[in-house]
Amino acid sequence: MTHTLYSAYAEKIDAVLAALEAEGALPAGTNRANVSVEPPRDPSHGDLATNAAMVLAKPAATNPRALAEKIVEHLQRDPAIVSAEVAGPGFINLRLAPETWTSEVAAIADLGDDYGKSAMGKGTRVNVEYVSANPTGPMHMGHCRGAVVGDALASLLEHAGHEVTREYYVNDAGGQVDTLARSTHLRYREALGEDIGEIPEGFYPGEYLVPVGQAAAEEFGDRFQNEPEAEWLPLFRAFAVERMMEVIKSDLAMLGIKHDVFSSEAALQAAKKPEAAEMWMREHDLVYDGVLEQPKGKTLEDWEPVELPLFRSTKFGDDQDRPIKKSDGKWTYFGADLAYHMQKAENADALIDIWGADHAGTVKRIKAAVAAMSEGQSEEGRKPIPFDVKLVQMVQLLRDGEPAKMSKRSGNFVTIADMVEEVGKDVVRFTMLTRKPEAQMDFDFAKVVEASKDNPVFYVQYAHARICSILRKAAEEGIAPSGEQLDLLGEDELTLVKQAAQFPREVEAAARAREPHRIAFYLYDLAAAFHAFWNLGNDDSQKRIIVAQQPELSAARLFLAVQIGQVIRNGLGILGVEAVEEL
RNA sequence: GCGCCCGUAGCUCAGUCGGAUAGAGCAUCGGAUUCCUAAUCCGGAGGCCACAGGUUCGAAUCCUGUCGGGCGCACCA
Repeated sequence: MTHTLYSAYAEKIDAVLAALEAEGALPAGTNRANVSVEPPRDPSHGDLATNAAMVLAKPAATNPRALAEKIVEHLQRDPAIVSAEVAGPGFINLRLAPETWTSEVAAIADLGDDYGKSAMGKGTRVNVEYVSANPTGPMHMGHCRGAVVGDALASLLEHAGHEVTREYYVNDAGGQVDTLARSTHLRYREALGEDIGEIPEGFYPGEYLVPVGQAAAEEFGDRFQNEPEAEWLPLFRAFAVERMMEVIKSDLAMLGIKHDVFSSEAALQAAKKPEAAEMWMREHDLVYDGVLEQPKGKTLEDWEPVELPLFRSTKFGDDQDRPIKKSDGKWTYFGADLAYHMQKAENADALIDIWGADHAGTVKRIKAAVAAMSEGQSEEGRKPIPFDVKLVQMVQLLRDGEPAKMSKRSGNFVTIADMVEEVGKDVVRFTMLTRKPEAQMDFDFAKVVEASKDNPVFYVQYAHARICSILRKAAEEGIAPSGEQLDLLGEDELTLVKQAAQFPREVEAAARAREPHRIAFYLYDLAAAFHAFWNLGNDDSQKRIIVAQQPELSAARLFLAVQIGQVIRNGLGILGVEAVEEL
């Protein structure tokens, strides 16, 4: 059952509008889709505001304020609405009875960890694919943002009532894994005592392959030391990929990320999925044999026209049709990816990919492919698959203001492991989640380490720690939180409750927009409201949470504090950040 | 040349399917602690929301164009 106080009032207002239609004050069948019910930005305006009169004045052939008066007249009959006033150009501001808010506190207590969960998603299955870093080395900071955003989005969608699969696509079939295998073989020879000198061009130079070479030496002895490449390449490829995936999984674990499914591109190809996809596409005239034009704006010396199997992505707004196979007969990345998305669609009602902005150029073609597939399949009686690609913009990595390289080729990069060890998982996650993902961000390693003490994550965690602290203190004094007399709570407390009561609404809005960063900002605001409430006690000891002479009031305030802590914990849970008990 | 993303306070960023006087943090200036954690709070100063048009009761938000920054534009991955 979806619990949001705001949706309950949206229904009440809708009922009033329906009544006005029945009375003839509004024309029958008026479109009410644009009517909003939300808390006003300025709390002094009231608890709730609706724009109904302004939106509907035109169809009602009247002016907004006159219509507003009629709506207000109806709303005032509701005992839970203390006041309803027309303001400004025709807003209607409502104030709700204190009991509405105190019962919300009780609702938080009843629902506990479930407060904020929603049935909005109706249990539909969403597949979220994120990270999917190539298995050729440890994870670096370039992967971090997509990893954290994807993971938080997955939790957010779960809270909003979806059944979520967290998936990682392992690109273990392209040329880059051959390079990995060769680089590993080099380190293997090194481990067997050869002097390999400088790592030559075209090999991965990173130190992280040294232990992989040693492991290979233990595994294979000197069997492949002087053998031709054909003898060992597939074996070393599988061996190295498996080790790299262990490294990546352990890096992800440091960030608190765990995927449900790892899909291998090599396995996909071995199962002939791309062939099946191609056949289906050809049957539907979506793939044909053709020749690409020379790319514009770029001169390629060795360009020559070749006939390749092309997907008709121009039919879906792409600049150019895209090859699914290379001239050597192997699948392109896109060809395999297309089959991969068909596979994912078999077990999901919606697909979401989280990609780095450097792949923005390929969004159109994959969206085109999924749209084509979806369209074709819905003609065959299957449900179309909504598909969304969320682009996470680049993180510009700086070291003391200077751009830092982060390529695996050079081996010089800031790894996620380094970062987490330095500042902690919570700082890394919160930093990545306190900005919208489609804006670029700078990430200065030195600055973040230095400024980690000022990180907003501690502000939120401190609020939670304070709540835990006050409970310890109360226990010492023999006062237990109690929801028995919440009517003792006054204006100051209700201000805090109103902030907390936004949480379920915020979860739904964030999930609908697929923007987990909204939860981070919401928690910051809630923490601010709590800190402000706490500090009232510094000016006036009667406003402290524990007031020795007033045990009932103290018990009610403690109960409130516990519920605020609950909401903070639930929110941090979505973001994958710890709610600490002490700071 | 083309495509995608961004442009809001000195800096880093929020801004609810378009809503009332555009908000935080940092930095800066001034205050608050004999007492529940001062990693906190309260206040001051700081804005042509890049620019120009358009859409409408209403635009930081939507549309068009210009300028500026980033990313991409192989049969790579």
